[in-house]
Amino acid sequence: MNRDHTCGELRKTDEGKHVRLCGWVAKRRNLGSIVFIDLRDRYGITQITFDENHSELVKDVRNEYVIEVEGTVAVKQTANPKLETGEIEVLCDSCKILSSAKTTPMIIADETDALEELRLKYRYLDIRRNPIKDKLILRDKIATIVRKVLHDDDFVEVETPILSKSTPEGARDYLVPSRLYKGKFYALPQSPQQYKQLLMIGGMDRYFQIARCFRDEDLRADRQPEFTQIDIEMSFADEEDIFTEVEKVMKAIFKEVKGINDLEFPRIRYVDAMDRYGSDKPDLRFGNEMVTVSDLFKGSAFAVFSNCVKEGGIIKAVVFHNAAEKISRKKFDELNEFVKIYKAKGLAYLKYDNDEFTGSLNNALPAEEKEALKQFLSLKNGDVVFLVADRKNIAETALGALRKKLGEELELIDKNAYRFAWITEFPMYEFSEEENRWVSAHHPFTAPRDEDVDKLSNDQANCYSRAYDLVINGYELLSGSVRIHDSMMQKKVFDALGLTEEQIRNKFGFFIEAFDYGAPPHCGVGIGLERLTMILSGTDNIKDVVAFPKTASAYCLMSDAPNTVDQDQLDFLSLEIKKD
RNA sequence: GGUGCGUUAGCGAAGUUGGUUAUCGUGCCUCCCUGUCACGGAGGAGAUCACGGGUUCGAGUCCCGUACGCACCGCCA
Repeated sequence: MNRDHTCGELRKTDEGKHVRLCGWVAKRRNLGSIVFIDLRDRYGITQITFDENHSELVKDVRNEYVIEVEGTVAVKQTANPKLETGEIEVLCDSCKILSSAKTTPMIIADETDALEELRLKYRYLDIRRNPIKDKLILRDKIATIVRKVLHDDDFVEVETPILSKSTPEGARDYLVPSRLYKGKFYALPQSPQQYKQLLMIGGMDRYFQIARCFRDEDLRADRQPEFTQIDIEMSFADEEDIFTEVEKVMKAIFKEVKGINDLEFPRIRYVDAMDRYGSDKPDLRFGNEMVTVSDLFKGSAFAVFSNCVKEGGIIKAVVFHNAAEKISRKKFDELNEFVKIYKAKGLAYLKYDNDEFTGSLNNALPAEEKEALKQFLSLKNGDVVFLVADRKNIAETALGALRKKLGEELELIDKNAYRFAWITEFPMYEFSEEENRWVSAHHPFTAPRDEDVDKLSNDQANCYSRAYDLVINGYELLSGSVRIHDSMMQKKVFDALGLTEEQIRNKFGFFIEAFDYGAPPHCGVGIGLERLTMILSGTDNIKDVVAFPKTASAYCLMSDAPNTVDQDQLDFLSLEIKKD
């Protein structure tokens, strides 16, 4: 055994003990004949002191050397309140270098040093620092709580294949060529969706898995190509059962990690979320709900507004109190550009301050229309109202994005708040312009609302599903649905998606067949473990909660993956790389 | 696929309307120092200014392209 204590555990009460510690040299302070070393491991930092008789021992020791020291615990003359071990030091009488280290490309002790790019290249060094280390430990803690709560409720953890079958609907698959079956491919799972439903048919009525998932799509600050889903499925259950179980898991996590006991889980229908927040993952930590004001401007003298309504568009408004002084002309121009990112034609605004109107709409609108708007929105001095007139989904999305942006910039968000909401009754389908057909909004195994069953294949636009998301603070934390367990219903959905008999048999044959042998009603969710860890650790960067993440172009700066392979390997797989 | 921003010693940054020897902090090396804990003091080394092209008497600075990084839109059943 190298050590008998970690660098984080010694206290005043250990005074006089002879101890052996191991760790990395975080800092060396050489005062002449006395030398101090901060020795670091993942548990903390302990000061090792070398007096005049022992300073020779550390003559050659540099930062990030791995050393083993022995010595006596002593109480410091003056404590360092910044360290948990700050009241003691170890008076060293023996020091062994276990490993030397070159000058590191970043300073480990300075947690703000180095840009993300460098930190990714030397990820193992970044993991020595608290910000990443703490998040990895938190992630483990969350997974442990999840396992405990679910096991206590009779859920069984089952591992499903990583080498699986490509699914036509949904995200792009990562593919793995088969050696034994020339020209054939495994696909890495986008989620264990079909397997877990088959587990339900297998009678494994309460299943969960902490499952790796893979999607070959472009990345974002909260999206990696491989990620982990806390995947749960229950038989003989509906929305109420799964909501209760998920809320139980969340309550346990937030209680243990944050000491929070008063979580609420309101429910908002998808259409209402879009109407009020312009997002299916609304941030409920602040108000500023959007309002539809189309009726006020049906016959507006301002042609942009009246024409918009005439053409079936919508006018959405959002009010920010006490913002009049904060929104300059320049700022407004920036916001006007911002909404264009979301395809909106433009942003209009009206300030009401000192009992008069100013802003881009002031001259465009006649006095009575401004007054009507003021009445309708109960405008007070200092208010700024932003309006977008456009097609419904564009107006909602663009103004919703503006609401979120200004909520952040005007500091309306309580950073310590955690506001959940179940978003329910998502659309069953959405129209893909690209493919010129209806595609599943969630996935094709999602059950429709009972009242929409007859719309399944002839009124896709107005067909809503029993899919739900749990959102928190503007993030989609999980997605799930009540599944179809009736093969006739499943067939109808495939029909509506325009899949041919042959495509269905080829892609989902084994899955469909299973439903002919007795399928229980079932539902489930997939919780994004990284998102949950992000929210609980207060970062908005998913890379911070992944041990070895990829860059925005899905590249690993540390290992240089993906990379070329030997010709031999290609030959085994009967693969040839096309020349450009 | 698209848009925006960025790339300057090991690291983090500054660099004005284009103008002589590219600045600061930190880390690194050497020396001094017995109570530091962001130790202090003195000295030193360390830069193809991402890469390629262009404009110019002259480019870190302006223009075009490429690569990489970040964020966003599309995409993510």
